[in-house]
Amino acid sequence: MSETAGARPMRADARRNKERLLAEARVAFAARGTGASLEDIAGRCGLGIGTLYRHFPTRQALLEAVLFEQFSALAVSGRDLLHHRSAREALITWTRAFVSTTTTYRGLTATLTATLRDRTSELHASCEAMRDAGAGLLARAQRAGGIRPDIEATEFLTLISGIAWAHEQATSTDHPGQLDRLLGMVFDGLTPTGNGHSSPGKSS
Amino acid sequence: MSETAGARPMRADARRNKERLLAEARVAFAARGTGASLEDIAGRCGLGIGTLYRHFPTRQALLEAVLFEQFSALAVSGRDLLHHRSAREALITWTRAFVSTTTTYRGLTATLTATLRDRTSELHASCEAMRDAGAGLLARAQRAGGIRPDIEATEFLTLISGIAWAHEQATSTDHPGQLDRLLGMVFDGLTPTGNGHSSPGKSS
DNA sequence: GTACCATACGGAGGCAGGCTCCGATTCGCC
DNA sequence: GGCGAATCGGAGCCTGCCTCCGTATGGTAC
Repeated sequence: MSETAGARPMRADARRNKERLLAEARVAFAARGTGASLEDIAGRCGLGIGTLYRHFPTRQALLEAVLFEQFSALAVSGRDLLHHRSAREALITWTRAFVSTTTTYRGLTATLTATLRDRTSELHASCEAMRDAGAGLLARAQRAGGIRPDIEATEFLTLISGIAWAHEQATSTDHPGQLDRLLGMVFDGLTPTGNGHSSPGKSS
Repeated sequence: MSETAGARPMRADARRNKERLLAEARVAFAARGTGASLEDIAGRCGLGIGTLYRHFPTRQALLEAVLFEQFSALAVSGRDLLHHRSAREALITWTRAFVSTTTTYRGLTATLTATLRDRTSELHASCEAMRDAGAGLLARAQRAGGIRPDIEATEFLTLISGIAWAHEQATSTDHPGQLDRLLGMVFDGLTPTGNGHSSPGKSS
């Protein structure tokens, strides 16, 4: 993810600075959300804002660098969970990991959904890989009969992103077990077995 | 909602300008979200930014003025729906209206949840009235056995705010019937009758 | 009808943060 | 050690928020 292959390697000072910026960005995004001031990040490294922009031409690029491992990890864990004995449990486990990752940095949920729609973003590829991992788990759970067959991957991601967002808003303000309870209800709604009531009709 | 009772009435020019600002704000918030530039709104009225701030000392105050009727309408409709024959249907109907209102202006969902937590905000009262209307409908549906008894009003609002947010993000990008489908699934999850699966266990 | 002043207006200006551009500096190869 | 490419730094321009105060004007009292 650093230097373009084939090109001459980065100068030592540049490499050093890039690492420092990355480390500082991780801290700043966690503490102040994805909207943290970039000038502040550069300042904390003792570097000028120009240097930050040289290494990361956009906020998205910096975010991408910071989130790359986490999104990849989610993609990998998604593929691993494909071998879990219970397809439904696997999906639930992954979902919890998803929510937990996306709520690490305040504002990430919004960035994520925006990024999935913007194929020009530097973050797009990682997001997509992660989403596909989730889609695989969903499909398997549906084939196994653990999840209703009429929900689509994109829709599922939209739904759990909404939950993640809601959780992000309420963080620490409300009851601690809230996330588990919310996810529990959502998954109850995703269960294929009959329920006494019909879903709300088409809009009147 | 305008001039303080007892005080001398507003000067005619001031009243005129306030109306113009309000009208322009409605347009701007709808077009560019709740973060629309206030200088721009004033400019479109041919007024200085100082004039806008004189009438609406904060962005919240302006939003409050714009949203007051809509939130009140939601509160009123909530109270009316208390007499609907089906408690569950009433809640679903209200929820749909809630989502539809909060997605009128991009960013409103976020503003709303923030406002419910900030009792100093000018918008707080209207938000609370609306929330209480929803809570009443929820309680009734629970008593009637249409909704699981173990969800609490705040939690319910968090949940549907998440859906509203997700819908707001996806607006017009994704499939048109999506909102109904999402709400349908959520309400299936809120149904008290048995479901074959247990909710996800406590975090490992 | 005019004079007065409370009320209202306008926008300059200070602040913050994003991003660009280019002269100054430094690395590291020869 | 010297030179040129690579890198750095921050001034500067932009947008937007909000405050403050000198200027203008509506409307009332006479």
